[in-house]
Amino acid sequence: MPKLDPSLLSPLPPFSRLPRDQISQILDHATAKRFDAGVAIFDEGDAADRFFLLLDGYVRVVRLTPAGEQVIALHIPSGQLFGIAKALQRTTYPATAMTAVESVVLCWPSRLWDGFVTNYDGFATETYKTVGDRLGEMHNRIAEMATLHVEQRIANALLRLINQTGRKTEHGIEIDFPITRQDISEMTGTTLHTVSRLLSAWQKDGIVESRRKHIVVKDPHRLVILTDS
Amino acid sequence: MPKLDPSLLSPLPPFSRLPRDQISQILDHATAKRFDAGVAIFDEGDAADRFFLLLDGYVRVVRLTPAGEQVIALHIPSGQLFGIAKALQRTTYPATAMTAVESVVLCWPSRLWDGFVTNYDGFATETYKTVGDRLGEMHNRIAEMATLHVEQRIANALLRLINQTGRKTEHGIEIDFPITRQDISEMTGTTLHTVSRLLSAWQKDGIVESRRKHIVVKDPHRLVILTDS
DNA sequence: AATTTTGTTTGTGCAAGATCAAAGAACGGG
DNA sequence: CCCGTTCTTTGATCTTGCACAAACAAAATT
Repeated sequence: MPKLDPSLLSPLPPFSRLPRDQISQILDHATAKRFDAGVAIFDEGDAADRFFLLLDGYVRVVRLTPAGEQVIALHIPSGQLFGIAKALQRTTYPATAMTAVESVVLCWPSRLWDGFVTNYDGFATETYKTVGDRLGEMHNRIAEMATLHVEQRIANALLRLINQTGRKTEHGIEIDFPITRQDISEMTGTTLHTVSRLLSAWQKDGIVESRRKHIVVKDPHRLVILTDS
Repeated sequence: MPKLDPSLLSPLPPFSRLPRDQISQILDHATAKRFDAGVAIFDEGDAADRFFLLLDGYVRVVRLTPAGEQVIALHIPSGQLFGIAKALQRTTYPATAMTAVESVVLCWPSRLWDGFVTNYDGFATETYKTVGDRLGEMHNRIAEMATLHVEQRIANALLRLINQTGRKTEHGIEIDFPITRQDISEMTGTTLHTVSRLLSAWQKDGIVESRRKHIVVKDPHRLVILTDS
């Protein structure tokens, strides 16, 4: 195992106030792992014996319904912790984490969690903040699904994606990881057919441009307008 | 202000392992308040300067959409903490809390939160557990809204309600606080018209029985069946 | 280069449920 | 007891978006 460099963690909020030697300690307990795109890092129901930090890539938190349909609950951008079931006193993961692209994660055994919380200043604070943010996001999504129409939900989903992962190009803002219409349908609770139709229509109107697994938003403002009408 | 009795808190998980004198201390900082049915205890966006324990009654966590529609996100049964924005590092409440019936709450200033967490054993653990449970519940609701039909969602909502607040009667299990079809529609993301039609049909089939603001589930098992079909 | 797999587009018919409209029933306060 | 308010029911109509189906296109595999 190559020695990991403290500079990996020092820019990240939960560790940002820690001295170099403490970060080195933390890294000594971590193992780095690489995952191919589209594989499960852990599955719903597994014993939650590890927690993770996404160093690079992109991870989706996914849930399978009894009928076997997937629902995408959350997107984890790199730099965030995930799988922190221990923080909420869970013994088992409540959902599956899948890589959207090739990804690199650090992982620690869950039994170290309590030590992290007590020993490292700001760690608990920052992680509970992200829990709070996620809870708020889910709040939003429930309200959205309850009141908005498919078109508005898809517009919202695209806006959220370009805010999180948008990369500016000459033609507009591009979602910088591969995403299929199926994925978008799983985020918005509709079918891939409907998503496809809608994106086609928007492309005709010059709002977006898409190739296979690839979406560029040319006119975000028009999407915002679709959001509340 | 009449002296509050420690026996109020001692059966509740966050305080259950604490000695009597510590509970007395905690109560010395609390103020009890009574609220009429249907009023807001705090509003979305208010500064989160207090946290609450529901002693008696029933509270709904509600969110207003930009278009002015209400969405009911959560139900708080008595005995639970709520408005604990501080635990997730929020300075402002992310939703509105409304009483469903006349209710009694204890409230503490948020600045005491950190002291509670560090001084009282098990307090942090138990409260983060309920946060985890709520997050899990919201997870479920998102998946539900994304994949299930109105009929199934309403069946689920009723089942959840009778599990939380069911009171057994000779005719079946009764939801023991007043609930309108409008309420149910706000929990399930549909219209009160659809809820009304569906309840009427179920009443005809002998699954439920309802009067104004009042629902008795006569045959929970048939509801479970509706859930996955 | 041929073949399979995976992702996308598009058309058509249909059904679930939203919307509009109106009236009836239960309750609460004067 | 009456009246206004709130809650519920029911019918008629209309829209949305789902199901099914078939074809196409791009990538991956051989």
